[in-house]
Amino acid sequence: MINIYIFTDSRRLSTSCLFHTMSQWPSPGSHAQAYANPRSNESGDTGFGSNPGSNNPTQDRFSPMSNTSGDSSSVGDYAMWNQVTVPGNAVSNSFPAVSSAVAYISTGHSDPASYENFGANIPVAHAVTGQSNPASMSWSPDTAVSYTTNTETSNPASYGNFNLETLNDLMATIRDEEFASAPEGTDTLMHLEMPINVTPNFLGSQVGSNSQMTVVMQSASPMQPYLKILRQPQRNGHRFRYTSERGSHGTLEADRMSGDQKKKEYVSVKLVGYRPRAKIVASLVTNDSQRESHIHRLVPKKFDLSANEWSHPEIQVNMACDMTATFNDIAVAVFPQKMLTDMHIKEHICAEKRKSRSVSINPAVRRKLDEELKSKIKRLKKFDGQHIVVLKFEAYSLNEDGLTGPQLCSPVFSSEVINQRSTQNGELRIYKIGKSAESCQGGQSRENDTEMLMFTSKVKKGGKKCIGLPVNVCYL
DNA sequence: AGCCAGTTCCC
DNA sequence: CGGGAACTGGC
Repeated sequence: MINIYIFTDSRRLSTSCLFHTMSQWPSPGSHAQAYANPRSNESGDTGFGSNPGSNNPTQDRFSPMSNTSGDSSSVGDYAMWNQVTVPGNAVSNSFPAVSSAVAYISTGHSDPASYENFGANIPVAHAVTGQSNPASMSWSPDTAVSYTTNTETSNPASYGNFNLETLNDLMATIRDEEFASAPEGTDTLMHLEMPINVTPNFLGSQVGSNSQMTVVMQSASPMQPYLKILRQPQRNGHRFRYTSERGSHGTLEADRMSGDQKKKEYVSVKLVGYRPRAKIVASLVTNDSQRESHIHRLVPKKFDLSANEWSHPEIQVNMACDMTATFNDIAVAVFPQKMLTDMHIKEHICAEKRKSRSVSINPAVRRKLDEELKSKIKRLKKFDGQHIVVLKFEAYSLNEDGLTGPQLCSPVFSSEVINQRSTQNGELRIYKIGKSAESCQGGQSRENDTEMLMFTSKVKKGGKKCIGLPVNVCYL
């Protein structure tokens, strides 16, 4: 049995995992509240200043196990939902063995995992220590530390126990079982409000960055669906093709994860925490923080311009494919700039029609749209955005009649994809190389084909920084 | 005139 | 498919 208490970015506490540890679901209005917030007690004391595990009551501490009586029974089987201690560490005291999952730990001092009463095989969703590193403990492989920070001595990622995947898998298992057994009307129980008076304090003072916390908790929250990119697109290697280049010129592939470099892999995205069916839509956005729609388009191999109708590639997912969309037929298409204005106008019309507004494209509107486009391209050129795209994935529910429902979660963005033709960002590629060694005196051993030459392409050119090398260079 | 990025062509 | 090369208009 595993108790996991989840703290989400919206300051809501999910009790669903806790319910899982009970043999049956509690009826609405039962003990959910007491379990949901182990820090709360009847007097409304948030727990600051008292700590049942502490030998020194004068220390300013905050412990999830605290309540007015010092009784820890209300937190279940000693699961730690949250521990924040400033100078000390609740686990270091004579607290009974901690045997359940820990969703969040923050200490300004020692590392909870270094104490014996912090049992083995405890998944830790989040740990912040000012000193040693929980992930450095020799836990068994099925223990997961999903996130640690502020460890001044070492890097959590260097340890095998630092493993977000393991934790996510664990959560997924629990979640799936929950979905199967959840009775009607339990939704409200899963989103109990956190006590607002304590949350901002420890977020601000104990955690270095709110945003880091948010990311972790979003991905760990069992009830909120989210999109997870399983295969990222290849950063280099895809050449953006002009729409005028008829025929097929290959698709955007994904980084090889299987180790077999010859086997093609494709970009794939999984919708986690939702079933039974949905649709995942892919589009291109800029690589700056604005993530606005790109001037390039994602198109299928057999893309026909004359169709005049253009839409984002989308894939329907269901349980048979594990809610995973594999985009094996997409390529980045470049529209000549003189066509862009027309496209922009066309899309403007479509968007207005969707809002059921009347559309009138008079010269003034046309000029305005044109200006928009010009400034967009100008902005793109500042960071070579024409040669870099980012994939955006969105998930929508799908009714049984095939109609598209509301968006299910916030979109996710892929890593950057760089146009293979980009002179600014393209990889320096060696495409021809001679012998690896040769006499520096030359001549003596020289036979046919023994020059030591490397011919490359994609050397950065242009501007004053150009060192005068031609496109094909010889490095010796 | 020469260069370059954008564009088109073609093997 | 995957790649080189040629054309083009602006600077």
